Amino acid sequence: MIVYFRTMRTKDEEKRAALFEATVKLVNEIGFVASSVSKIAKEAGVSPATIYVYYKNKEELLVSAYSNIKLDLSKAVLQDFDDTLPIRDILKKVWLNMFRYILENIEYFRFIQQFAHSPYGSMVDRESLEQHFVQIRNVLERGIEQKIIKNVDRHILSAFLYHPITFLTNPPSTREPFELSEENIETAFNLAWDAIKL
Amino acid sequence: MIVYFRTMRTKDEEKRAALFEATVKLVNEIGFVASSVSKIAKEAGVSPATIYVYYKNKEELLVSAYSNIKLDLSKAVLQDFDDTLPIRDILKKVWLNMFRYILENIEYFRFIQQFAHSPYGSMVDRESLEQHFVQIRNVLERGIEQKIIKNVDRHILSAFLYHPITFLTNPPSTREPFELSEENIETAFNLAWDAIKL
Amino acid sequence: MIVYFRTMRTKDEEKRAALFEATVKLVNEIGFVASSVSKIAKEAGVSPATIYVYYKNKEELLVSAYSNIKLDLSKAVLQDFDDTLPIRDILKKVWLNMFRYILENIEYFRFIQQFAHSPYGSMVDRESLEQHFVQIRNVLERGIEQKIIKNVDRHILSAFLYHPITFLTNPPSTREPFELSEENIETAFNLAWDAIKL
Amino acid sequence: MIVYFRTMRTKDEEKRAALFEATVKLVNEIGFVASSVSKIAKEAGVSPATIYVYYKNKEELLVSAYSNIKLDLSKAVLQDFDDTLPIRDILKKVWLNMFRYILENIEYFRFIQQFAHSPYGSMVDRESLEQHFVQIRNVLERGIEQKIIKNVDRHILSAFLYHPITFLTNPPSTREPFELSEENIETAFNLAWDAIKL
DNA sequence: GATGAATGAGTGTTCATTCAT
DNA sequence: CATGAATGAACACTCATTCAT
Repeated sequence: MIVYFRTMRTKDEEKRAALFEATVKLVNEIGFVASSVSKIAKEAGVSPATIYVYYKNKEELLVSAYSNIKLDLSKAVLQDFDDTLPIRDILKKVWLNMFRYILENIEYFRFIQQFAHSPYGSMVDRESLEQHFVQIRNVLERGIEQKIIKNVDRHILSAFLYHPITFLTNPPSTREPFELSEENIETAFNLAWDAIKL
Repeated sequence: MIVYFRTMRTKDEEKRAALFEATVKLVNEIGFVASSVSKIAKEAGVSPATIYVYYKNKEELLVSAYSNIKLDLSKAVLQDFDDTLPIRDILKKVWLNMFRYILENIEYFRFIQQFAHSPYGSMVDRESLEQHFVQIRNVLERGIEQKIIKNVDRHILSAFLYHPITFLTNPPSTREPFELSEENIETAFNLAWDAIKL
Repeated sequence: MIVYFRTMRTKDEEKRAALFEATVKLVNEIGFVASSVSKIAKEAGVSPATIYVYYKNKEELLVSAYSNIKLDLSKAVLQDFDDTLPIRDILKKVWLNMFRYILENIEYFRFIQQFAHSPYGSMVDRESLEQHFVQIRNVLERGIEQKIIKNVDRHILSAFLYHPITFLTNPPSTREPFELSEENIETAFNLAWDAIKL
Repeated sequence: MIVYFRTMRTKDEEKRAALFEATVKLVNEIGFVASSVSKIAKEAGVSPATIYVYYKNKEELLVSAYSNIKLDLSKAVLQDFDDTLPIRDILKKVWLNMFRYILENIEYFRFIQQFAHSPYGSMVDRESLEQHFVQIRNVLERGIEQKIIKNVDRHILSAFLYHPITFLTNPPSTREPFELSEENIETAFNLAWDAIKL
């Protein structure tokens, strides 16, 4: 009985995984708009109708892919999170974790970037996703209390602490491309820290 | 003869302008994906076929709108540009110009933001557009030579000097919205300057 | 052995009944066209595939439901049928039986009405069903012989004796709705009788 | 200029007419449910997309066909309507007009019959269509006042005066088919009159 | 130059039915 | 017997673009 059950589930999860990977791959290759249900199905090696066995509709397929990656990212970013370290060290750890994840999962990262700017971007429950990052927010608050970090609007802090990352990992293609070397990543963090520190 | 010719050209340009405004308006109202050729035509008060008199195809219509705004933006940003001022003052002037333009032309700005993340985003000739900002780049180079600005990869400087703007003008909708007050804009520049200054 | 067999049959018949009720309910709620196999299965609490254990295909499921109700209706209509009464009394009894059945089983009646106008309407074996009403036909024949009822084409008699019922139980929704009161039903029979009597 | 205009209009109306005829024909041949947009388009010799040049959606195409026929029918029914004749003669004229129209336009009539029982049946503005028959309703009211016609619920009168027609023109296919002869039609009217007269 | 009409190619989605278990 | 998974075929509809005028 259990064997039978497992067989079913395995097959199930294999298709789910195939659909997830196909979705990410296609969005990276041809963009969000061109990634139609039938193309995703073909990429995953299933019939378009099969997608509707696993997801209620296209939106659910895409949002589910987004949520999966976001959760994965949040876990990676908080890896080895140690509340007792100095604030600068905590933020640097988070910063490096983030870059490592992006470098190792550039397709996933490109996907969530594209997702955020797609028509589906506004359909995700932001509140529930951002809760994973509440610990980082607390570190910033502590830094402000301890007069280590500038006491300015939190959006402004975000703009200099996190947002540059999305630019540096997706720079406009110019003649001289940007190299995501260890050194550059460290340097960039120094600028971020200089921006927010008191 | 000339008068007749001019009348024609005027009519011409009126339609071009109508199409430009219709494009921007629609993209802002219903998004890039939903902005079809026929909807833009209807909004501009012309036939869909007329669009193909003025533009080779949809791509050209959208890219042209993007280029127009980019040019407009670059002019606004370089207003009162004075090479003789201290470097910090020059950059602050540019920064404030940028924010003022965005606040006064939020529709145009939203359009180029959406455009950059659309399938057409990669189809624009970046090189020719970025040339408008060559003066600013020169200021940065001078600052580096004078040991005023950190000598790091130029992409990193951009990431902290300009990119935070796009985040601050389009922050993810959270419970506490961000106010683009004069004070916040000045504060944000301070962070940008702290990031890049030596 | 017999007990075991009966248990199986019982379970069998429970599912058949569940499918029958689900079919009628759905058709009444969402209409014939929207009543898909999978929706009927869900309503009955079984898998879509199970339906094909009991019925060859969708058509058989629907035709079977139709036949069931038709049989039920014919029994109700012939209740207390007494050949010895005067012809008018016999027909009135049938008329009242019919209305009572409809009032008490409006869902069943609506189903056969919808069925008759569906693509499946022409797929039923009329001959075998109409045989239940042969006794009534005989009464009419007798009435004609006895010069009590007009000797006209039998379709014409039906048109005035039975068909008005389907109209009165499903009148087009107008401002003033029709009330199926005892009085109205009796009155309507008077008109029917006046139409066919010599 | 006028010639050009007319050429456009002619072509236009030819396609509209082709779509109307194709719709009626298909619904009569394969039924309402099976009459898909693409099949109607093929029957009319146009692309499915062309239908959407003339009608907002499928519903509009079908409702428009229904309304057209209903209007046509109402005109035919009221032909030579003469208020000064005896009430019986007026109603008989209407009755005969109706049958003649049905006989000559059996496809149109079948279409509106099917339409009424389709999912689109409830989407038409009944009130505005029934207004064509207000004159007939007035005749009935006059007959009641003059003690010529039974003073019963108006739905009951309709059930015996008009509804038998739909049965007689669409009798269930039995061994002995019903012949819509002049004689039968006159006979049927006699029954209708006997039903409603005082 | 300007346009309404027309369309092939595509969209997301549901369907009745079959298959493997 | 019972079923969840799977699918080819169809659905209504929209699109960017071309054509005849």
